[in-house]
Amino acid sequence: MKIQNPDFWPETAEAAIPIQEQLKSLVVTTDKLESIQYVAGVDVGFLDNYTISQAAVAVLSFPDLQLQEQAITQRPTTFPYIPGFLSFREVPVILDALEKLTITPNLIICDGQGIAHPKRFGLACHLGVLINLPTIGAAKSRLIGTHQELPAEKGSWKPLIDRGEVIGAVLRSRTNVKPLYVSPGHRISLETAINYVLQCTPKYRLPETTRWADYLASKSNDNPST
DNA sequence: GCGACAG
DNA sequence: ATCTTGTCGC
Repeated sequence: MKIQNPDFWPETAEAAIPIQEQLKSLVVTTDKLESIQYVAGVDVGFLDNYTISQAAVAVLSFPDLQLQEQAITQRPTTFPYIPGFLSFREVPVILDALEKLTITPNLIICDGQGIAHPKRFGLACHLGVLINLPTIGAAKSRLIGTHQELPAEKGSWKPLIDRGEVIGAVLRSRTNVKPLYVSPGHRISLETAINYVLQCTPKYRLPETTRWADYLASKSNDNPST
């Protein structure tokens, strides 16, 4: 898919702040999606002592969740890990990978937060706004927010609250297993995001999209074929 | 000032 | 994120 990766990426939090403030106003948290035929998962890993960032994208058919296409790219790591600024570290290489796709997904599930972020501009929002596609933030752990106790059964969820605002949901994707932190990234509502995450999680804790991306990002090095 | 802190 | 084998529990 055609993507225009910004020609300037900040390398410090100080330089990233104005960009965050400018782009967060473009985030849409209402449903603006097409019928979903393809869902993609993205994940970033690191090589050579974190000096190289590697992104993997997996496109699955929906709702049957069968792998349709994959792409992997690498580029030098230029931004440190700073809570609240993860997108500036991972989005550049993710855009490189998305550019290699021949299929344009209708929805992307990200490994990180959406609006469940101190500035309401997590990784999923940043990516969604730059490519103008619906995105969901499905993180494995919490960045900010509080919530009530969550029942152990799959499908149960509680709103994630920060400063009196609902910023996402803590979702039990599998019975008796640690929950997922789901929040809108771009062009999707929280309710719809929860619904799609559950539909992409038929068996394990993580969505099939994320599991495929994780798998590809790690093993593709010595076994490019399988 | 202290503690928390996506990946 | 990443380094890494087996092991306990549903």
